[in-house]
This record gives sequence, C-alpha cells and structure tokens, in this order.
Amino acid sequence: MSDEPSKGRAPSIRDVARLAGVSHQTVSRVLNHHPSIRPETKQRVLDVMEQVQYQPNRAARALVTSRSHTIGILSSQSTQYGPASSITAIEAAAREAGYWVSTANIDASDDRSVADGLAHLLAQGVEGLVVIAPQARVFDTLAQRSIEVPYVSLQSTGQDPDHTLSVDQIAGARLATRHLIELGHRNIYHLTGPQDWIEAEARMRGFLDEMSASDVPTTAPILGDWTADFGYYAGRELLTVRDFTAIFSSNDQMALGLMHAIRDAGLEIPRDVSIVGFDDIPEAAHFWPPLTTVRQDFAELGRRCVALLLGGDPAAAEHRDAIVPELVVRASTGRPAF
Amino acid sequence: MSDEPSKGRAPSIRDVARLAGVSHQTVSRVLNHHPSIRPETKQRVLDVMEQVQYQPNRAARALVTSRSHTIGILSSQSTQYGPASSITAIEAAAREAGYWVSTANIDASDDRSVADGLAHLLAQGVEGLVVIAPQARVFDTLAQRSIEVPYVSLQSTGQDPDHTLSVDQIAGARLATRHLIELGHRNIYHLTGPQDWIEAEARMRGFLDEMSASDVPTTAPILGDWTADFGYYAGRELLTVRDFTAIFSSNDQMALGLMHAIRDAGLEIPRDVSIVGFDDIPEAAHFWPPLTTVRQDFAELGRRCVALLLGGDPAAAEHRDAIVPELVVRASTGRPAF
DNA sequence: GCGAGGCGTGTGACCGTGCACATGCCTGCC
DNA sequence: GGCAGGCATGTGCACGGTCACACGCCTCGC
Repeated sequence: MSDEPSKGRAPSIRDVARLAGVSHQTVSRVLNHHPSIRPETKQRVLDVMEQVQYQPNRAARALVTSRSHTIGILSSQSTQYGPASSITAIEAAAREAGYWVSTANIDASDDRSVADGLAHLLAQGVEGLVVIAPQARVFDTLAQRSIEVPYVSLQSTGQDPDHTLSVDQIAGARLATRHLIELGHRNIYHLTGPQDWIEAEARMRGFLDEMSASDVPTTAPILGDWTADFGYYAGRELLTVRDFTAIFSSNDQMALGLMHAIRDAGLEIPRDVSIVGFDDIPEAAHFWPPLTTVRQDFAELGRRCVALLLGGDPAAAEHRDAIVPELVVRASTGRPAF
Repeated sequence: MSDEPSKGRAPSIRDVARLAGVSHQTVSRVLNHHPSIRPETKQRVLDVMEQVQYQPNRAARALVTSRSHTIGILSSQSTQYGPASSITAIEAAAREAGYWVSTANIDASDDRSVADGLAHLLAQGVEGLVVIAPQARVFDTLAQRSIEVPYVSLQSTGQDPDHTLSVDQIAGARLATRHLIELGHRNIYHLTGPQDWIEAEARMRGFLDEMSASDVPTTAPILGDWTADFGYYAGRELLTVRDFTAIFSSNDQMALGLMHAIRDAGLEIPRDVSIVGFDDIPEAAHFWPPLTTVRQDFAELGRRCVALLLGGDPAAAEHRDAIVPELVVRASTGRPAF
C-alpha cells in the first residue's frame, strides 16, 4: 500500500518510474519529448507525474547538461523607466523561451561593483548576459574578464557592434534637434547625460551633427547626470546667461528639472524657452507644459535582445538593425519669440 | 608537462585536487572553510584554484545540498519607481548574503499570468519568495498553491501579518489627510489606486479614518489606476463639479495628471486646489508646483525583506514593524481660498 | 604504557538527470 | 528464411559537488 516512500525529498524520475512500472530513462524521455514512446506508456508516466506532483530538478538537469538555462542581467539605474521597461520585456521573452533571469544591479561608477556583479552572474553559469549599464568603463571590465558567454549590451551605439542592440540614439537626437531648428531656433543648448555613458555621447553626437548640418553655431554641451535635480540646478545656472531660446535635454527627467528652474525664474515655456526631452516616460505627457520628446521602444529592445541571445544567427541579422525612435511633439516647444 | 587535461569542461574539485596533490575532499573542505586544514595545505589548494581559475559549480552544489541559494521575486508594475527601488535593494542585500535573485514579472490582473510566474519561480527551487504585487487576487493564488517556501509580501498592510512587510500606508495617508485638514480644507477628494490593490485600500482607509476623526464629511473616493493619464482624466471629470478645494492622490503619477488637468482648466495650484501625492518619486520635487507628498523608504523595505527571509526568527521580530512614512511638504498645498 | 580523543586527510556513496549503448521485438525485403 | 533496420525500452555511468565514515598520527592523562 505504501505507494510512495517519500523520504522527505521531492519525487525524482526514479520514483515516478517505479510507480509507472517503467525505467527512469523512459520517464526522462517523456520529459524531453522523445518521439519513440508508446502513447499509452507516455500517458501512464504523465498520470503518475501529476499524481505525485513531480517537478523536474533544475540543478540535476543543469549539472548533467552543463546548461543553466539562465540569462543574467547586469544593470545600473534599473529604477529608471527605460532600463526597467527593457528588463521586464527581457524577463518575459526569456521566460517564454524557457529561460530564467537573474539580475545583478550595480553602481556603474564603481569598478569594483561592476566586477562583483559580473562575477556573481558568471558564477551562476549564466548562458547569456545582457548589459544595461552602457558606460564605457563597464565595457572595459567586460573586456578584461574575456567573457565566455554570449552577451548583448543595450543602448550603446557604436561600441563593438557584434554585441550591441540599441535604439538609434543619434537619429533620435537629430530628430529632436532638427525640430528645434525648423521652429527657428538658433541658440540651442544641449544638456547631456554623464560623460561616460555611451548613450549620452551618442545623443550629443546626434545633436552636434544636426547642428552643423544645418549650419547652426553650437555651444559646448552641459554635462548632466540624468536626474531631475541636476536639470533644475543646470537650469538655474543657464539662466544667469540667457543667450538661448531652446534646450535639448538628453532625458525627460532633466527636462523636468529644467522647466522647473525656468518657471522659477518667471519665464514661460515655450514662449521664452523651448524644451525637448528624450525617452518619453509615461509622465512626460503630463509635465507642465506637456513635454516634446523622443520616444524609444524599450520593450521592443528587450524582446529583440533575448531573440539575439537565444536565437540562431539567421534571426540575429534581422534584429540587429537599430530601432528607430520617434519624435513626439507636445507643448514644450514653439517658435522663438523675437 | 601536461598539468591540466582540460577536456573542454571547467576544472572541478578533482582537477584541483590532483594538481595540488590532495584528495577532492580536502579541496571541498577548503571551499567550505572547514577548520581542520593545515594552513600550508590550504594555501596550496588555493594557489591551484587561482591558477586554473576554478569556479565552484553551482548546479552540483545545489543538487547535493538541495539548496538553490536563490530568492525569487514575483513582481508586477516593476517599471514603477517604488517596486523598482525595492527590487534593487533586495537584490543587493541578497547578493551580499550569497544569494541569487531571479525575477518573474507578471500582469497581476491576469490570474493565469500570476500562476505562471509563480510556477516558474518555484520550478527553479527558490528558497524564498518576495511578492511585490500587492493585489488581493495574488494572495488567493498563493494560498491555493500552498507555498512550501518562506515568502514575504511587500506593501500589503493587514493581509496575513506573518508574511507581510510594509511601509505603514494608513499612517502615511493620515499624515497627508491631516495636513490638508490642518490647512483648513473641508472638501477633500481622494483618488485611490486600483480597487484590488491592498496598498490602495490601506491609503484609502487612512484617508477615511483621518477625515472622520476630524469630523470632516467625506465624499466617495475615486477609483484610479496609478497612471498619470488616469489622473488627468479624473481631474477633468472632477472639474465639472468643482465642489472641492483639495485632492489627495494615492500616488505621485496620478497627482501629476491631476495638476495637468487643473491647470488646463485655468485654475492655479495651490490657490484654487491643493494637491497631495504619495511615494515621493525623485521627480516630484520638480513637478509644477513641486509636489507635497508622502515619502516611503522603498530601499529600506527591500533590505528588511531579505533580512526577514534569510535571517533567523529573532531578527525578524525587530524588522517586522511597519516602516513609518514621512510627509514632505512642498508647494502644491496651501490654505483654501474661498 | 596504553587508551581516549582530536586533528588532518582520504575513500566511497549519493544527489537527480541525461547520454551512450544494449536489448528484444516487429516489420519488410530479397 | 534470414537479416537489416527501426521502434520501444532498459542498463549503467557520468556530471561536480557534499556527506558519512574511516584511517593514521600525535598528544595527553592516568
């Protein structure tokens, strides 16, 4: 009567095999959808599995196949909308493909933290790595450790194209800049992200490219740090000069801070100053005034990322193209006053 | 001279043992900091490990110890600031404790998605589970599956206190409401989160408690969905009535949308309407006007969460107390005009 | 002087799964 | 009729660790 010894451990394929009256190998074959199994045998095994609530042991499987079925995400700034959206999409796509996702959040300004996070993920035996910490220094660390697993870096246009997937930052920045120029602005400042962010640099390049293509003289970009706080601070500094009619901020948060500072100074947007952001976070439409910005499809980025990592090479080529961002014109931009 | 066979596989403890001239068990002891090892033996083993770049195989260890050293996070809305901050903190604390973190993002409004995500994590053999999807229905699903592993739910005040860790939402909501009442407001609306969010309900209860404690008549709360878009929509609807002088929004995003709608109607904040939010997202200080809101320490929540999950029971008691939120008064609230 | 006990180390089994190979049976072809 | 070949299934080992136990040596106490 004692069908099931159940010595405290979860049932294994051998337990299932015994109860189903087959060998453990047959159970294994059922699990792996081997073609040569008689339907009735298969059904018997499946019934027993259901009955004893059999769960394959991931560790055992990983041990024998040397495959962890895990993707690692090395991410900084994962509280921000962009990275968070991509992570969500990556996780969903990976799960659908039967993969697990393990994350390591790092402080990208600290080499030690980067190395630790990376070591942590590699120690786990991840089969693929997604890096969402597009700082140049992270790449140096990656290069040093001569990564054995395939990896993709998100949002790092221009660096090592084999391992990069990104929204075309340069094109996006040019869209934003052209929009301002077409409105008639000639004195345009650019507020960049942190200096070592590849993404920030690409947006800056796009800005500069478009400015020079249109023969508009440029001023030196201002180095920011992505935060609304910095945008506010930078805005206050800029307003002591006031030799501009528009500012292109390389993300929406800094644009928010900028607008705050501009209003504090008694100026109106866009009458006195036009502002363009970047990212189109969900709140941007409700800023005051609603922000003109560049939309990036972060979720699509995440999905392609997994496809690239797990898929065969043929699919890769198709997914490798940079995603084209889109300008969303709202109320924070207009023609310059005079 | 061929020190190292290196048959394609990574070196195992047996490889290390051979090169160090000891048994594999001695290597294992070095790995596990067993006290009875002669320092010179230990050093020899460590040297070889360094030399061959030995990495313990996690799967093998997990197999024999039946311990995955992994914590699972089941999360919805993980693109939002609050959950994302907690996740980051959880990951950091877990990593420090030698644990890995695996995430599953779910659509909490879809029972199937919840069950899938949960099954995914459990199939991995997680040793602890953090649920950051504080909808009542998620708890039903959890209860149905009779979870074997310890789990903690974030932000779900009042539900099953043994498995809950949260910022005291009721206290926070009372702070916000009292602030408005003390300013002289008597006609106050409350914009809640989605109906089945426990968090939203707690904030609503805090609002109602404080209103009745102060003998202020209340109107029925308006059911929202956390988004700025909804806040805007709700604001427009509310303004057709205009029988209020203040609104307490149960998060910052909806407050942003509200302010957008109010300004669109030609009203001024806080002269015509006072607004209070909840969360204190980093952008709130730069809204127009800067938002009065209730600050929650999400990171602390994440840290305590891991302590509770991994730590022994003694520590648990101390960490179990709800974290007390803090009112941050900025410029979106003032005395009513009337 | 001898037994107890601790220290440092080694031996072999075992965890749950997949793989290589073996086996028996049935079918079909020359 | 004999043999090739495919199907359905079984046997034993390997994966890389840990655990239980054993062993030899040395120290210490009576």
